[in-house]
Amino acid sequence: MPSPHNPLQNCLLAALPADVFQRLAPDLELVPLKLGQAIYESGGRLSHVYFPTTSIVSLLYVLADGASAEIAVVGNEGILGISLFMGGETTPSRAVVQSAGFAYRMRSRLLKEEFNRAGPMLRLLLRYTQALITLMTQTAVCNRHHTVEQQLCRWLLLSLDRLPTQSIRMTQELIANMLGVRREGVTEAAGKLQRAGLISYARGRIDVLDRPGVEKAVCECYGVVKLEFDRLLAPLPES
Amino acid sequence: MPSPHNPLQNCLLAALPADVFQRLAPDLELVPLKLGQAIYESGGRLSHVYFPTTSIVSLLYVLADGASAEIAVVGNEGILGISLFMGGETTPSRAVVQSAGFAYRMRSRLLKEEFNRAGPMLRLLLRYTQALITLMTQTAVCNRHHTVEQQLCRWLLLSLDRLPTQSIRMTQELIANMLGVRREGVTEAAGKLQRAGLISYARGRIDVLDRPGVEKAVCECYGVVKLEFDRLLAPLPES
DNA sequence: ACCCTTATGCGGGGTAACGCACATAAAAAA
DNA sequence: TTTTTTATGTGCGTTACCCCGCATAAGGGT
Repeated sequence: MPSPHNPLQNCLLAALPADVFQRLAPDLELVPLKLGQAIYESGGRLSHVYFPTTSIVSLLYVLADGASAEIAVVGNEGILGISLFMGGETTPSRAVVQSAGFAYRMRSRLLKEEFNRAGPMLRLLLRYTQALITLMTQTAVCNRHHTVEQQLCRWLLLSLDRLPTQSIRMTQELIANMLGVRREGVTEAAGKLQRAGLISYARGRIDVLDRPGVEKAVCECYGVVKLEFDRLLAPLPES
Repeated sequence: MPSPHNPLQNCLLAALPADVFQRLAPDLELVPLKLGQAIYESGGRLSHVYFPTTSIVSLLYVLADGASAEIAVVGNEGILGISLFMGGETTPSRAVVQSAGFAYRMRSRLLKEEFNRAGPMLRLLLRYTQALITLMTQTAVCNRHHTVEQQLCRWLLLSLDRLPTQSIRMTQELIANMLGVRREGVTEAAGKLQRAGLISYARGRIDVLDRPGVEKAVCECYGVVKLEFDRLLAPLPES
């Protein structure tokens, strides 16, 4: 019986040409990611990069006073550790597991070597990075102009897109940390969505009952990001 | 008498090894950038990339309802058009001239060719892009957690860092557009700073009188960004 | 069964920022 | 000059969100 885990569950790894993938495959190591685990800390060096398959990881920025905000989210469509190949080695943000699951990791040195071949891996990672930039900037705009309810919808949809189920295991408290708002604000917004029949939740679990309904309640930010990911991570062009 | 304009006024161009710069120099074209001019529009293709020398350009995101927010600012430390080499060709944001001045522009194809040599230009541009990512994410966090006054200070300091003078030509109305707040909010914050003797302003002109004072009033976001730019754009390492 | 930790519900008071309307004053245009 | 446009000042009611405290209830562990 084959393992239910496969590196190709990660879109980036799956998008690599077969010869590149074969070169890297021996070094890919399956690791479980536990809820709340910090993959890397602000300013820390990266020994590995991670390709999530069934897990979701949030990039969080934590202010000096403890307040925080999610600046991006990475699931099976992406990679953790872009600062490695961008040249900076570190970033001023934390990466925290938002949904437990698995990821394949690879030693930083190997990824860097493959990146420096300036072949498909480089092009793929840069396109992904651009999609990530769109996600980050849209988060900035959303933080400025949209209500907690709209942001919650955006967050739910972004999470759902990275999960095989319609159910998210996450407390309102943690969601509040990510959105950078109060827990009560999330309670209120979630209550409203539940009364409208769009979601159903209880103690650390949220089920999206009516996804089209949530898509109607969300701000334009979600659509912009989704479109950009689809566009940029579509089958790799020649160039 | 030599022209007062020189491509090396742009930090990125200045950081290139002499041989690379010589290869590109013939294609660098000096262009004036007028206040309010759009260098590129959301989703538009880029025929050129721009290296500002004495101008400042804002990257703005405009929502469907007309509300807007600045997501980054580019001056003589940077380049406009990163989506070109990142592989996406377009971005969902606008680039608007915030402070009139000059820039050198280069045909996109040439930059791409140089980038694809996978040499110093690639490393330099990727490091710059990472610094830009830090600026964008810090903007997201700042939007969420800090007051208009703090954000105004951040904006003033970021602008000042990219100008040779202590004086900024810009109306409160336009600053409000950038920060994504009401004009009255900027009036109030600016009035407070003026009463405190930190700045002095009148009809489209702001003078920073006491920069250390403004640095005390700003949130941590400014320092984080500044540090990261200094770190990443320091003399190019070998790698 | 029991506790006890943890997740959610709820209310009251406070504040930053919004939207709007309008006053004033400086520049630009006539 | 006069007129018009543009930039800034100001007040007022409204709203979304914050901060704090506490009530309630659902799980998990023993």
